[in-house]
Amino acid sequence: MSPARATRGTPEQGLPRPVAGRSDGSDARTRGIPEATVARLPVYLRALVGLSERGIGTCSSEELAAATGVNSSKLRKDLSYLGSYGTRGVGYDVEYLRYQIAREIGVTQDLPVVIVGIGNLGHALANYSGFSSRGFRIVALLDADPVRVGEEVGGLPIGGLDDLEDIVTRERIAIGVIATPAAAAQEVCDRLVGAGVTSILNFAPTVLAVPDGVDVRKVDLSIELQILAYHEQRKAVGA
Amino acid sequence: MSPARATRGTPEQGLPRPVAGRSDGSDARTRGIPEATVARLPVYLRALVGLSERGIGTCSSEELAAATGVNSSKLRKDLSYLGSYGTRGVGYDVEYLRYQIAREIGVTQDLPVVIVGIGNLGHALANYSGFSSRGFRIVALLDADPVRVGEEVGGLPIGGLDDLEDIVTRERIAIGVIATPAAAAQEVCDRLVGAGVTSILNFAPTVLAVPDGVDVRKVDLSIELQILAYHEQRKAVGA
DNA sequence: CCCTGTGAAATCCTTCACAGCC
DNA sequence: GGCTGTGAAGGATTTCACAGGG
Repeated sequence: MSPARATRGTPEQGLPRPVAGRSDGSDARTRGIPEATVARLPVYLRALVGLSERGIGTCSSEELAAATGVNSSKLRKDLSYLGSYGTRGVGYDVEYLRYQIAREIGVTQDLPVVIVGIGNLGHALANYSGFSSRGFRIVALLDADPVRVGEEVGGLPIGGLDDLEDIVTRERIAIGVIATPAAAAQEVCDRLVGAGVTSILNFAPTVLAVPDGVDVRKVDLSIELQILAYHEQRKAVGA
Repeated sequence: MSPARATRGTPEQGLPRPVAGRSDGSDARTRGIPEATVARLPVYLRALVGLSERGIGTCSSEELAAATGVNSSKLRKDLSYLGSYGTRGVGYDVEYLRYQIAREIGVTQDLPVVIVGIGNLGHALANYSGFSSRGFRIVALLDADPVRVGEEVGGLPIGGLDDLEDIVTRERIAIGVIATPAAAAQEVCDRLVGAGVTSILNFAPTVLAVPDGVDVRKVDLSIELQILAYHEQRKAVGA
């Protein structure tokens, strides 16, 4: 039972949450931001970075809500879990809120990431500049195919799977991205976890089994399309 | 207000659901499968296809649950929204259930899809075989860069953005995939919607504004990583 | 007067537990 | 006896509406 906190990177994800935390009561809040809120914090963060780049110093919950596609009371409730970072009658200081959210998420300094499986998708991920600018540093690319090993992608050489354990421990990598074919995903996952990885972003169309304490998020392109297809069908019938 | 049903392809997604539907009462069920359930149907479908390929003819809710990473009572409740397709004391007929779910989702025959933006990610999507085998047919690839136009990817030639309206109407495309840079995404979206697309899968890191009745799902790689980072941080503190 | 922060209500989702059928 | 289907209970999330501070 209990496939850990694993879930799809799609609706739901309702981790029961270990609830616990150390027994010290800390504050009232601080402990236990709802999962639904956690999933929106990165969205707010991105919007704030955008506002910041456009030189905007202050924004209301209404404005930030519009920029992120959520409604303003949800946004205010979300932010209230972090603390009281706004000013009544005024709004939020963009820089300050941005920093607070980044801190809460834990991306104030770059986290090392390894990508396993450098096929089409792995290439795209390795070249994606969004990672580096948003708190992550891709430190290794690994692939099982000897032909690819040595090739350079996005400025990094592809290593072989043999290097997996070494790299993960040496670089203290906590986050792994799996972009292998489905058949290889579970084994890669096991090795990553064995080497110390505790968070996995899985693009392979498989359900990964992981021990407790390891988080898995899944991104599945055809599942996303099928969800759209369902709604599409309803519209067609209704028309 | 109401940025349509738009949302991220991540937790939540709590579309308020138009609730309505035509005024005839139809059945009791049939109308209104919960959004959380809709998001899991593709997962069940994939697992059933896997079981089917392995020659398994029947499965219990417990087995299907194990294969999909949900718990069995949730799965049974989900399936109960579709109807009573199981046999008490026995389980579900794999082929039959598979067909029923595919029908419910609306992927019994292939739906045409257009991909706009054939960069690294677009390449990966165009080459992804999972689409074709799961109810979708990529009928066009479009890119704004004249240098890329004409190039062939995954067996399809890349067209220019000028062809967008033509292709969408001619092929009656209802689903579009946006894999452009963020700056271009909204304009591409507007043109897709203008030409008749009513469902969009957005990989660009922007919030798209769409009229009512258009669904948007967003897949954002760095947001997924940031959600993992949050939990990662909590683990580190707890250790 | 404006906008945040938040209890309380409403809604949605999951889990429990068991009745009902094979 | 085993397993589905489902009311009812329990949680979680969203929305409402307003108190409270600038």
